[in-house]
Amino acid sequence: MKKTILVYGISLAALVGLLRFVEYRFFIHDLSLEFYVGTVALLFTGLGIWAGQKLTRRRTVLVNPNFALNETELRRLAISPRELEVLELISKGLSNQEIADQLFVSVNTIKTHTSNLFLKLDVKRRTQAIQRAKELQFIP
Amino acid sequence: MKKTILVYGISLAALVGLLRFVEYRFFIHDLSLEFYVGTVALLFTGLGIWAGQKLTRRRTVLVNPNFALNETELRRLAISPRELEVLELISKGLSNQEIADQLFVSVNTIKTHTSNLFLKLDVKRRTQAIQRAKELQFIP
DNA sequence: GGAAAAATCACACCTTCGTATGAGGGCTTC
DNA sequence: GAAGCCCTCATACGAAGGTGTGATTTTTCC
Repeated sequence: MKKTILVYGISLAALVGLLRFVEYRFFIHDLSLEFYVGTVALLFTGLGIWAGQKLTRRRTVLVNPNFALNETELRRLAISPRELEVLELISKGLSNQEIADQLFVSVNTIKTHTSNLFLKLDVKRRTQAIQRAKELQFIP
Repeated sequence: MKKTILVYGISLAALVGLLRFVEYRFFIHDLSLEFYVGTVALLFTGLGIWAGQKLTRRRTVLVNPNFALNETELRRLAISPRELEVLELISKGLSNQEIADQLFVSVNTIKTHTSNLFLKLDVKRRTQAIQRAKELQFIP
């Protein structure tokens, strides 16, 4: 988190610097204010997406009125929030690669999560994991 | 089915013949009636298992009071009984090999079924197939 | 601020899954 | 009895999944 904020600050400074540089170096004073503002907006939108991604990462499980998560069992099996998240995506039929893309991590990471998950759920395959997770009310 | 009945009949005749042969050839008249009856029972149990296997292969889907199979959709997608059977086993978390063992066919056959199934369900993976099958009420 | 837990990633290796293609036998239906 | 569907099986190949090991970074919590 500290690193995230640091990177954000540095990027911010760097972008501002770059804009100033471009502005002076290539004599684009005559470019319209709209263009300038647009560019800034665009760049900071990207930066914002990245930072928001990092900072607001879902810590709580999604709420569903018709589904009560069995947290007792979840704790008993020592399943971490991230693992539960991966489990949900597995149950939605996503591949490891797709899960990795969605969570912005590498496939290897997902494989680690699934592997640990299978150990904790005492299963051998993702299809079994889905079954088991439903039984245990980890997923709707 | 005709073939099954034929094989059953032939086997039946063959076994009776074999028993008579053994009975006379090796002078085992003195073996107890219990032994004789036991042997017959054993052999015909095996034959019965085989025939029953062949003849009573589930053509109808299992009945579950809390689950109504969506047969309309099933027909619309032209999913065959065998495919549905495989689909159910997939949803139970079984591997292709395990399904093959359970249905007494080869893995290749199961692969063919699953492949056709995925086409009809318009999915790419078995986990997706499970999701889709639940949506369509093909499985509980 | 240090220990513990959680999350991240890599890489090699093996297994299982899925696709493509072709083929043969059994049953139904016209 | 030919056409068509279903079920069966094979083989080969590429894609995805799963295991084992080890390591670093982040986050949490006392």
